[in-house]
Amino acid sequence: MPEQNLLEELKWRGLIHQCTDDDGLGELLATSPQTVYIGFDPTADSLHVGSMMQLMMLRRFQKAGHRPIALVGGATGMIGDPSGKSEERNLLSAEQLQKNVDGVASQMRRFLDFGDNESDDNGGSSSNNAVILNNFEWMRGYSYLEFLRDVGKSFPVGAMMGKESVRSRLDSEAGLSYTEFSYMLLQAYDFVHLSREHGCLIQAGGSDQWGNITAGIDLGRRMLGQQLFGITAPLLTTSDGRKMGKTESGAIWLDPGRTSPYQFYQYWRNVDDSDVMRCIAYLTEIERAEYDELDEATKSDPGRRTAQNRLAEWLTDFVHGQEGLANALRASKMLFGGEIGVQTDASLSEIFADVPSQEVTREVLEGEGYWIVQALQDAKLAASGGEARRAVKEGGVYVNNIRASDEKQRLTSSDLASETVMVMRKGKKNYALLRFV
RNA sequence: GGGGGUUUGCCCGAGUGGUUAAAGGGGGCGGACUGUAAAUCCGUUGGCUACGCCUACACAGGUUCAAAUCCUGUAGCCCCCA
Repeated sequence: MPEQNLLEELKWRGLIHQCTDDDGLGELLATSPQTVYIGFDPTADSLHVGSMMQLMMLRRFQKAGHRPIALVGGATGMIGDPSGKSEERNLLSAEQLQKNVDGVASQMRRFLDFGDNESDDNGGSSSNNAVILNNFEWMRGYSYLEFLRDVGKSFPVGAMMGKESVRSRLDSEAGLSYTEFSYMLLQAYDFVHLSREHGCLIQAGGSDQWGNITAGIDLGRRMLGQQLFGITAPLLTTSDGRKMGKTESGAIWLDPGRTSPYQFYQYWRNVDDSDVMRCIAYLTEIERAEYDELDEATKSDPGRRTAQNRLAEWLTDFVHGQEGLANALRASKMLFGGEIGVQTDASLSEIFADVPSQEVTREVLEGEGYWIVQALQDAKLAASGGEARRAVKEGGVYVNNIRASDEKQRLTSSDLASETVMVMRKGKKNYALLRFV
């Protein structure tokens, strides 16, 4: 039986931005298990934190007893959603798209129970197992003529022109191609298809999807005489309006190969005080009582960063597992000034997985030793000898986290932190490994 | 087409023919403080195994014992006259 308080839960978490029919939806969700869908754009072979909110949304529905459909847009991805984009998108190749669909699908297993991984909460199969569908499956055989007759006919251009996503692009210099203009029809049709074939009456999404969702609802009414529902969540933005999950060096990915657990953990640890509670509400399953405690802690003692730590730990554990979290914590401790002591090559490689390393021939350690100024340059921590000398003079250089203050210092094999590695650092957090081979 | 002005280090911006690797500010980088923050404060900011040497003030030449500073030409920008 579906849980009564799903909407309550979504409400206190601030996850309801707009909803086509609060009362109707509430009733629907209360009476019987429903099927909900959210679309995902396969623009890369990994999801990033931007999609996490949507996946968590599906997860919340599933936990309340409903059946989630994660729709991967193999077809729509070929077209490109103009919503929120200021420029025409480049089209992806079919092969790339397939690769992306596969990558994204495998990551979704972390979030949803497909009935095939025993370990998850529901264990074994049940009626509300999640499904991943690819709209390419039903779009690829659909002929243009048929589509125009079936779908296009029920699409008043006037209504389309009224959509924010279309209007803003028409007014802009970039304009809007016919292809992107048609995107809305595809997504709208997805909804109709899912309701007809899978009994899916609810589409969720980010607030930027409102136009596409309502288009689907209209189409459902016209084509099927069926009432469909839509619900959108706010976008996860920082207090100064930028999208969360982006750094100077790019997006934060869920794939550990793209964004290491350490970087992932650090990202959340460093969230602004003003954003952290929203992140907890939107992205985690931390309960109301603890949420309130964390909120209180942030207000009364922001310096402890209690909420940030909790957020980072929760998410890292959720996405990268116990081991990923343990690594991230260990690396964090050491990278922020902890003693390095005696290590092995293997453990150092793990802890400093994100740190760039350079190879140097082992011979330099012999005889006179390896001049620290040279070492800094070889490690790429200084662009010139002058810069390296300066850094040492200023007290900003550390070998294995021990400050080196003599610019004449020579390094020998006794300065190795492990069999072959030396940990160089300039400033607070610029690390580089030197491997002596 | 003619006349005048301007061109400085990552950016802005001072600059007297010699002690100017070039004031000041911004930015960057270190350090202190701190919450792995913000603000603040301090130091530093051409290269070189370096109490010295080399290369630098649009570019190329020239005058001087000596030039970023004077002269000539070239290029970029700006203004005025036709």
